[in-house]
Amino acid sequence: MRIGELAALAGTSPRALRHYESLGLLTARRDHRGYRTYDEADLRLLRQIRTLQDFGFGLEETRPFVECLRAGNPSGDVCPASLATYRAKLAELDAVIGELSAVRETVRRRLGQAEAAVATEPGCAFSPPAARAGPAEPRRG
Amino acid sequence: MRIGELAALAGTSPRALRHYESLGLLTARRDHRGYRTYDEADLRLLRQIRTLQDFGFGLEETRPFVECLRAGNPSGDVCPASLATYRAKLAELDAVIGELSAVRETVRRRLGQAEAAVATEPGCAFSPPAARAGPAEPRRG
DNA sequence: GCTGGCGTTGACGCCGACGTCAGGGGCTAC
DNA sequence: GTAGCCCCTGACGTCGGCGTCAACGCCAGC
Repeated sequence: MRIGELAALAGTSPRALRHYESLGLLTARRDHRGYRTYDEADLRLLRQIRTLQDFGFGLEETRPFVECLRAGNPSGDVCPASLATYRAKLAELDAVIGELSAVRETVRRRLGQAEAAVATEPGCAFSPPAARAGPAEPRRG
Repeated sequence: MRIGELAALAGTSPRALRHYESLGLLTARRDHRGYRTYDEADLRLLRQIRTLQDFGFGLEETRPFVECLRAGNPSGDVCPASLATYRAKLAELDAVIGELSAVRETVRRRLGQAEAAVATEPGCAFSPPAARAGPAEPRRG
């Protein structure tokens, strides 16, 4: 199959697949026109990559799994390097969740204090136009 | 005081302060040489910004707090927009923590399954060089 | 006068995972 | 023949929060 079809099957874009190829994940054969062609094994590989991405793995972190699959294993996560990556990610998740939880408590406390302060003495000189909050992560930590 | 001193007092860099100024947070007076000069109020402002950054607020999200302080309030978090930003961040933190916890469970389960599979049939064709895990966040969530 | 340390502005670099554009080819259908 | 869709490569844009470099000015001390 060609790149567009594979991308659609995996719920991603041709551009993403070319990107993976540029990183050495997901190599492709070429047909007589120079078009990339893929098979079922490539689809499995790609699905592995995408699944791990959904878990927050960076592309480099998917490499052990990809190589494990390429090595002929039925699953990409049975190789030592894959297991190590899983464990590292778990530790990282624990750390991040811990930090975020601590931050959440602090912010909650601060919000409570500010609300109390406003209740006792509602002294805000004026209220500027509303602000929006986007995704972010704690820093320096 | 000048930019280097203020930066040191707040544990950051002159470059960062110029960046904040370029965003309209933290304005500066100028002395006869064109050097930026700051006072205690600016230090409080800067501390507010840095504290929020530690909580994972983006610079734009600190704006309501900064404007609240500038409006003469003793604290930057008593204005409606600040409270709203706090609440939005709390909701965001809850969402992120929830997602990460779900991901953690999934990864933990997968790791367990992979370990079990290796135990019953240790068939990894070879083990590629170890990989490192850096910070990341789940995608498409 | 020269060095060193602080300041100034402007501009590019970085990270990750692509999006998007430019400029071209190949093939099919009408 | 031409419109439309898919493909190709190469290269720059995005987002945030600065780091870092270039090229310069100002002042103190030796």
